[in-house]
Amino acid sequence: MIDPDKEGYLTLDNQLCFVLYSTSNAMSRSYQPLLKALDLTYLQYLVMMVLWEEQVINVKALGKKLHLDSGTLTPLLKRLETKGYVNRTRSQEDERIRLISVTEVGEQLKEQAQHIPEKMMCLSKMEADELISLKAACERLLANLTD
Amino acid sequence: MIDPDKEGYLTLDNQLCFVLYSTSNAMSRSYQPLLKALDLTYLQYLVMMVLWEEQVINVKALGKKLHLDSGTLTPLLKRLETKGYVNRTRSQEDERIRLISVTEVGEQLKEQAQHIPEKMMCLSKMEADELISLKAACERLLANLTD
DNA sequence: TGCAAGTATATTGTGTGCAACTAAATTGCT
DNA sequence: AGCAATTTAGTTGCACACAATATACTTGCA
Repeated sequence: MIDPDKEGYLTLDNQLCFVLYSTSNAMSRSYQPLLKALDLTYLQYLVMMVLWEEQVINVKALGKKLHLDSGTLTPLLKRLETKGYVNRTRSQEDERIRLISVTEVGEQLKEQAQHIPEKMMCLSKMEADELISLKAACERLLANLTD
Repeated sequence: MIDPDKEGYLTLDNQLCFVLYSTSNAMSRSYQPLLKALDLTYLQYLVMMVLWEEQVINVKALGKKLHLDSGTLTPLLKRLETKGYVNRTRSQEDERIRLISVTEVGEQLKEQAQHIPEKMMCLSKMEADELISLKAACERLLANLTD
């Protein structure tokens, strides 16, 4: 990680990227059982969290928040629509814009999701301050990679 | 992040999981252009890194190192075989075991990959010690989530 | 020795990610 | 007003992730 010329620099265990990738996958796997009762995948849960905050949002703004594009979001939103958690309507002023809104049923899911963050913090077995500093470091890295 | 009863606790921006997920995706996207010349995807690059270290490994051991299962690895390894980067043979002693070894061509890729970690560190725009502590925090979290 | 239990990999099906492309509506400029 | 450039979503194709299942081989034990 420090010296590019060092022997073994190009080694799996030396790569931050790999640890980040594995941890993110592990996190998603850990969420899966908690989300089963809500019939949501991990990404669908992230989308619902945005909708619980915003009520109505278009695909572009949603993609910007989640760092994802329409190729990922369009089919996902159709699946959420099929489940009855969201509505997909078009803006009256601009027909290009697809407005995503949360349904009554989708809104009710929020109640059931209320204790998920707590449970995950528990599963992480880490102190709050350590999680916060990890989050801050990731945010800095993310910002640097995406500008 | 701290107080489960706090208003807005169940909010996208409060979730470590989301930042981790976005950062991991962003990292993968950042690698893609660097890996284009090697005709490798990000995950294929991780697999090749293991093979540059090990020369020969079976699918189970590879999966353990990468925290992935055969459902992900088998098709990926077939693609690497098609590219001519690895061989997929069976163990003589135990016919169930698939032995993956790196080819001459695959070995040569290592030369071209030599400067990728350096370039990524540069893209991250972060100090080495900060990257190291981020890596350590992720490792702790990963270990906690996977035992 | 024979066969149940266990192990290693492969297959199938669903759901992401993302690049490249298409379609349709809007905006801006002359 | 008219049309090119832009914007917003959607589509397509490929490569992951991963749960569930299938297949083939090996081991252990009665």
